[in-house]
Parts: sequence; structure tokens; C-alpha cells
Amino acid sequence: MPAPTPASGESKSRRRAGRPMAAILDHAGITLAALELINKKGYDGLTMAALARTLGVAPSALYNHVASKDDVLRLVEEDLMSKVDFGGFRTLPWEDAVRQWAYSYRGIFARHTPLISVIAVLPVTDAPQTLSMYEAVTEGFLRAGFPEEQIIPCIVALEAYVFGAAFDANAPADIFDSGRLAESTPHFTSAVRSLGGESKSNYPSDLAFSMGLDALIAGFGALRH
Amino acid sequence: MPAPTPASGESKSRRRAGRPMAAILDHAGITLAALELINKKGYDGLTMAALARTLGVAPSALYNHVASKDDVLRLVEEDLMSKVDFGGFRTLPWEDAVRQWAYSYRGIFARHTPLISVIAVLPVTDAPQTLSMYEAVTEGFLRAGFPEEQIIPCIVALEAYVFGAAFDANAPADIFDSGRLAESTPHFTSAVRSLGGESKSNYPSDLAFSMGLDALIAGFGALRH
DNA sequence: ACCTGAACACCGTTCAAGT
DNA sequence: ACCTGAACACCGTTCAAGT
Repeated sequence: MPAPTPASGESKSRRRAGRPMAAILDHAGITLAALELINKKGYDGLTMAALARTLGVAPSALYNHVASKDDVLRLVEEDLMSKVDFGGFRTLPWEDAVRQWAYSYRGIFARHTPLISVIAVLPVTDAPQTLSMYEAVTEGFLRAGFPEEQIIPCIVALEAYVFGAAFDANAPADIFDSGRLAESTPHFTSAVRSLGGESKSNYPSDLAFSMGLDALIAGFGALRH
Repeated sequence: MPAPTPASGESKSRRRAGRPMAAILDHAGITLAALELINKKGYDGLTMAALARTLGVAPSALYNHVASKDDVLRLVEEDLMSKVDFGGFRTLPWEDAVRQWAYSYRGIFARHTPLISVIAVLPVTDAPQTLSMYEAVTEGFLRAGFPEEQIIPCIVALEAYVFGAAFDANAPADIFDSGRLAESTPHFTSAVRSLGGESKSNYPSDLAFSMGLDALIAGFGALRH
């Protein structure tokens, strides 16, 4: 966990007496502090008061730099988007690039599901990191031979799948335990039992994610000319 | 919008002076009132205070019937699940049944996206409506010739896709407007423009949903023996 | 330009007191 | 058994007053 140390050339110290830590009150500093808070206490712990506390200022001071808490969430989202690995679209076959991208995308947002409702409805207009991801992915699809007008729908569908799967990755292992109602749902209960134990991987939904992703890649891949 | 009229045989009137409406304070009544509130004011309008107001009681009275607000959300979720159309699995070819189910599922939860984070992590143990849907879908997959151990992963993947797509259905039409940054993302901007106007359907994400669903159905359908 | 401190209008939840 | 009313510990946000 990288501590929010101030940038290098601080001539006038921003540190105040009695404050444990100095941090720079700009978008980058706010983003860093928000991520630190989320990692440490989860999204319930991300309050404007806690954020201000981390930064060593009064809560109201934040409103000189962001318009609202939603604004903070948008800053965090942009930072996360820049961490999604879409590099494969310049180096790998299309199928592998999509797979790498989707796994990276899901892995990051599985730990940030509260952002998904924000992203899905957020116009991309002032989100440069998000836009540069879309640009790279679009280029990858073009190079792979997709008709231009099919590309955005493919990306939208893949993203929907990734976001939905990100929620599943947080599900408890016993999510499909039918409990007392097992005897009234025999086929379902048996199908769940046939899956076997939790030995295979970290997330019980990993097999499902892999299967669905394969189907999407195969189906979309056939659209290339 | 069905008004929350009291059940038929009310011998002692529950109406209080000055209260516009009577409603029964049980799980069914609370669910109905919550749905009415959500339809009228959205999820921001669903507060314990507003719910109590609708029901004509003090907020604290609700806690004699539910443990928390999350409990209320679970009641609403169960009610919505009972409205998802999975009847096709007993009457239609597998492909058509999946398509009908997925469209119905998405249509309902597109207007209840705040529930998705609750559902995705909620053990199915005490959710009879949800379980009966899973049972019917599982039966449909078995009848269609799926190996038992493939069924749950297929359902999980389809559900992930449906939930993700439910978010998209709420996106504004201009979500992909790259704005001032258009010239730095030429391929993406051009791909968006090639989609044409909004003439085709209500939701701009309908084409994407249809394409992804086709791919999942084709890919999974090949697993039957 | 940017901060503080007080205040506002809410939240969900608890609990003693009533009937 | 189930309700009321008061209270608690919070929220996000605004704004006059300072520097």
C-alpha cells in the first residue's frame, strides 16, 4: 500500500502541527486517498468525512475540489480504468487479447462493484482513461477484421458480461445452498451438488466466467470478414 | 399502478384518523408499499421513513417485521423474481426459452438495478421464488440434453450477462459521446458514429444485448449431448 | 483561492414506555 | 404482540467567516 506522500518539490511544507500526514489536495491526491480508504475499509468506509480526515482537512474543504461524492467515485473509476490491461490488442491474436482484457477488467472491478452502477450510466465524455481503453479495443477489433458497425455492440456486450461477472466473483461459496427447500428443488439441488467442492479455483464462478467468455469470443469471432 | 388496498375481509378497520390509506403490516404489505414507493420515486425515495409513512405507522414499527432495510430489499427482490418469465422452458425449444427468460429477466431488473448488488451476493437459501426459477431453468436444461455438471455454470454466466445488460439499459443515449476528446480517439468515435441514430429501438443497448445473447446461446447449445 | 466551523436536512436503527 | 416518540450516531452538502 503506497502511502500518500507529497510530491517531490515541496518548498513550503503543507504539513500542519498535529496532523499525522500531509497530502496534496488535488484530484490526484484525492483519488489516492480514496483508494487507500476503500482498500482499508471498503466502500462503506469511503465517506466525505473519512476522506477529509485522511487528507488532513475539514470535510467542507473537499468541495473546493470536487462537486460531490459522486465526483470522487468518478475519479476513482478513471484511475481503475487506467489499470485494466488492454495491451494484448496490439500484440496478441484477437481471441487472446479479448480474454486477457476481460479477465483483467473483471479482476479489478470485482473489488469495486459499487462503482459499476456509476460507470454503466456515466457518459464517457470527460473520462480520458476510459476513452483511451475504448480506442485501443476498437483498434484491435478493426485489425482483427470486424465490420466497423459491429464493434461497439460487441464491446458493450462484453462489458456487460464482465460487470455482471464482477458481482458474482464476490458471492459466498454457499450462495446456491438450497437449505431447507432442497427437496422442493431436486433438479437444481442435484446440479449444484454435481459441481463438486471448492477445490478448483479461488472463485466458484470462475468456471462460469470462462465458459461464457469462450462462447462470446466464438460467437463474435465469426463476425469477422 | 395497483393501490395498496387492504385485503378483503377487514372487519375492524385499520384506518386511523388523518391517515389517507390503510395497509397491512406484514411482509406482503411491506413489499407492496416498497414497490409502490420505488415506482413513484425511485430507489432514492425508498427510505424507512417513507415506507413507514406509506403504511401509516412510525418508522420504528417496521422493525417489528423486518430486521433491516436490506431485509426490505430482499422482500422486493423475491417479488420481482416471481415475475420473471421462465415458462418457456416447459413449452418452447431450449434456445427460445433461454431468449424469452433472458429478455424478461433483463427487462425487470433494468428498472431495479440497485437490487443487483444485493441479489448477486445473496444466498438462495430462504428465497423460494428465486429457487423455483432456478429449478425450472435447470429442468429445461436437463430436458434439452445438457450434462448435469455444466448447467449451473451456464446459468451463472447467463445471469451475469443479464445483470450487466440491465445496467446498460439505463444508460443515456449519449453515453458514448467522446466530446472534446473525439480527435484523440478517432477509431472509437468513428465506430460509434457508424451505429447510426437512435431510430432502431428504445434502448441503444438492445442490439448489443441481442448479439451477446445469441453468442451465449450458440456456444452453450453446443454442449448438449 | 482555499480553508474552518457551524449548521441543515436528512439517514437507519435502538429502546424505554405505553396499550 | 406490536406501536409510539425520543434519541443516537451518523450521512452529504452549504455557507458565512476568516486568511
